[in-house]
Amino acid sequence: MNLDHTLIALADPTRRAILQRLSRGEARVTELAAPFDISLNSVSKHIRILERAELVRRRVSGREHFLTFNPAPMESAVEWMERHRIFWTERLDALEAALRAEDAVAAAKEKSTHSSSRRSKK
Amino acid sequence: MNLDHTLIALADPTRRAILQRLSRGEARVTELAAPFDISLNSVSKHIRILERAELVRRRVSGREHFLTFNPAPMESAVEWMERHRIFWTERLDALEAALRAEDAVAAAKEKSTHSSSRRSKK
DNA sequence: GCATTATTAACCTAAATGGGTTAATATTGG
DNA sequence: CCAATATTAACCCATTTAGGTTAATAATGC
Repeated sequence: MNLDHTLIALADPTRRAILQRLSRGEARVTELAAPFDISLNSVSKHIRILERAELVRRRVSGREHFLTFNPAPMESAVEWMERHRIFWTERLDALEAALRAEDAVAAAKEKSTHSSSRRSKK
Repeated sequence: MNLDHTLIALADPTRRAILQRLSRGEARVTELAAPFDISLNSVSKHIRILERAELVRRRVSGREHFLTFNPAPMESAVEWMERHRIFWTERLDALEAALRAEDAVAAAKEKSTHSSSRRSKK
């Protein structure tokens, strides 16, 4: 659950394509490599980076390595982003709430204190 | 709005710390650099990477450069992740919905068709 | 056992990144 | 104009990454 590893792993289009493929079901390395015209070796390296991020799990059966998608680490990433979106979604929510409130009371009354009001964070 | 640039920018603890600071209000480069014991130069480079990702906006006033946080690009990143979490959050939602439904009707009745039902995606 | 197939390991190279140091530029205050 | 300040630009260096090619390992089918 290392956020760095997760984001580094996601910050590459090839790896995102691999995850996209895996999100529809498990696959072997050769199957994953087929759509790309890069070497099997490169795909293997990408997979290792995805494994380091725990975004991909490996199940070995004989000589075949089946890979599955594990979205859990993305939870942390989304959580981080959501946490830092708060300050503006909160403002949007507050704005929306204010608009609704103004709908009920007189809008003109609010106008004078509108630009000077400074919402303090809880 | 380049997903690569966004994720690359986020995949570094120093840059995330900078964003965290900026999410509480604008700051100049020297202010941002203060908490870290790396050179101003390095901070400047990190900021350039954040600017490339459009996660940070710059407003120049005289010799001072004020930086502000722009969370918009994270929307795309979150969207991508949410899209690939669907296959499992959907299952959780479906499970929850099923539990609520079973609460209303007889749970025993549902039981026979429960394991064979295969929800098709819209 | 042996050839075939699936996958990784071991190297190599080019490019990008993160850090540093030392100019260079631009603006402000006297 | 001049000194001080804020910021970037230009280099240098070590590390990482993405890609390649060519072994090496491991399992299967005969």
